[in-house]
Amino acid sequence: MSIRDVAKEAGVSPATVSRVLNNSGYVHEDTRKAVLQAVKKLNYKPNEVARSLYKGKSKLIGLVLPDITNPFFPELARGVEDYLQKKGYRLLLGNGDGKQQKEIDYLDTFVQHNVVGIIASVDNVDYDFLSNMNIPIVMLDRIVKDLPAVYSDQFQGGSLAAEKLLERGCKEITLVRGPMNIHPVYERFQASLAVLQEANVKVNKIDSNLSFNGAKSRAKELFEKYPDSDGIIACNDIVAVATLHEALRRGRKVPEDVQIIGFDDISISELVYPSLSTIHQPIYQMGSKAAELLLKEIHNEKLDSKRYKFSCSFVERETTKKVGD
Amino acid sequence: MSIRDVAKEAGVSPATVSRVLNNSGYVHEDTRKAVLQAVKKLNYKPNEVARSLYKGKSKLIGLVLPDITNPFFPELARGVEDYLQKKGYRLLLGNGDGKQQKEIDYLDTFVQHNVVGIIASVDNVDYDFLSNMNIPIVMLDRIVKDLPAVYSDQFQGGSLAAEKLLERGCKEITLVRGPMNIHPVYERFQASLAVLQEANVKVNKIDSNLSFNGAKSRAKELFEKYPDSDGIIACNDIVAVATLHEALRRGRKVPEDVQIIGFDDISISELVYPSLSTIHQPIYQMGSKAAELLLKEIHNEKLDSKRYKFSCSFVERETTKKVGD
DNA sequence: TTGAAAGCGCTAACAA
DNA sequence: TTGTTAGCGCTTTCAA
Repeated sequence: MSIRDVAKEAGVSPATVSRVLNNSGYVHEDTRKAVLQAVKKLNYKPNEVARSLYKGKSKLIGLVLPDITNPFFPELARGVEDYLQKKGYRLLLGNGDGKQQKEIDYLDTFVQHNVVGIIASVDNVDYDFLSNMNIPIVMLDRIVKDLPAVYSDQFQGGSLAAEKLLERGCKEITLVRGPMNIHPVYERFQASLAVLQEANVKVNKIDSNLSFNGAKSRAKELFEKYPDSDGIIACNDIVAVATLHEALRRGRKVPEDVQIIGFDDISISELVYPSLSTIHQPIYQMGSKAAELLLKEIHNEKLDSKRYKFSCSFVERETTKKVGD
Repeated sequence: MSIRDVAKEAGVSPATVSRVLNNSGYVHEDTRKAVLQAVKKLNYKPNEVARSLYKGKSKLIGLVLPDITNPFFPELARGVEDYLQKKGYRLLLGNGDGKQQKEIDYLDTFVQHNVVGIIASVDNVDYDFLSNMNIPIVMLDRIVKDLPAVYSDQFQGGSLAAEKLLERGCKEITLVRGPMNIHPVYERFQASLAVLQEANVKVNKIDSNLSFNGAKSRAKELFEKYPDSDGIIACNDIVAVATLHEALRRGRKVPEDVQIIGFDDISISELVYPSLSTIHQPIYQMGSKAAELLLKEIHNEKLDSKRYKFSCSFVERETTKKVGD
């Protein structure tokens, strides 16, 4: 069923139907009514594909995320989606899995589908590729040169984590370091490290990936290699929870024997027992801000700035010792 | 840049380029090479929108989920996405939030975008609407009349939960019941209830929604109203974890004083302390099976059955007492 | 105020 | 083996 059927039903030309539907050009009130009635009667819904083809642009936005299965990203995606949905845009979603091939594949096919903009949280696509796509783009939780980006202040967050542990009397702090090619993970690590090196404490490092399972085995290793750690900064909440779990298994008291700080403040951290102290990022807001920025770009509105940086905050729960304040 | 540019570059007609790209009709080997070279040189990528318009179908699949923020669904979405991605399809995603208006909105706009099939996990759209869309559809984790559906055996799962608690000696069991309009939640509740009523135990019920925060307050209520519960069956893992958390806060020993069983086996349940015993659903496989079924439908392959039912299993962790076996 | 016609980029039928 | 043409459903000149 097409615009022609509606035109026929209303006794007008397709052009007129189009005008009514798009509120463009002059239409006599009576014709308008007739058209609307026909639309209703036939339950006509315009074909967005034809629209997209003619106009050269759609109501589609592409979103590439590392992995929707990692609890950080659904929250981010939701922020994006809610904003776009309200503005009448739909979301094309892909999981890049940190693999360049997949990331590029999605980026390319999104463009082939006439998406009108892209929000990308990718780790392996370079500036040249991204800017050669010639399409509005906003990096999310990632930074690539001077491309518009929305993110949280990892430097501040990383410093905060270290300061809080220092304030709480830790003397031997172990950093569980995530993959260094992931920009925010790298930054938060460096920031913590810098603060700790200024202080009079022992600092250990151990590597981990960001997944539940990976972190579990690294947590075991952590307690074997650095049994005297009295403070742990994990690269994210998942890793922190895995570490916490392992600490308890080994009979370490948290926070009495070991204090643990995570990163992100995903919803799990509140539900764990003892609940996890962590560096909060406004995840949902980041997503929705990215969507907002992207739509502004698309509509050629002025951006105050191409960057939007949220601050992090320390959420104290039960894996750190309260200090008087 | 269009197929005409490639044609020009290769010194042939657009039709020939199309033939090469689609491996259809006869093309001389030399021309084929010339075309491929031109494609490469210009880095040409066909416009999927134009294809979609001409063919009346796309490489797009629509997925409507209740809420990607609920940890059950990312896993499901990932199963769907991975399968589709491998087959060259892309995903249009929407969160229905259990609201009819949003669910319908997404369904409608997906069709307007020429999606070639839909996977739906919706609670408020009826059979007539769904079947009138005239598009291949697979219900996921939901059942609507005789529409193709992929789900886990909630009846079996619910029974299992009750049986396990009975085996482990519980005498007063409280069921935390989720929203009864969500089909699988309803079924698992009924199944547990049926088993318990056959047994010689006291049964309590308390209502909750499925969210982290909702469950927290209901957990408090649970322990006030039914302080003697020695067994709890929660409607899902999130609710179970919230309940567990609250039990520990109140100094109840788990599983010594209270045993708790969740539902779903989302990844969180393994990371909680003590880790959560739960009814496992093969979430990822459900997603990928739904995608498989949908593509079969789309390609008019015979379906052995329009329904695909997975079984559930009991995953025993630390919130139930081990029994000798 | 309305309609006819062209064209977005592609593919398929038909002709050459 | 290849090219010409029409048309998918829509919007937008342009003419009436």
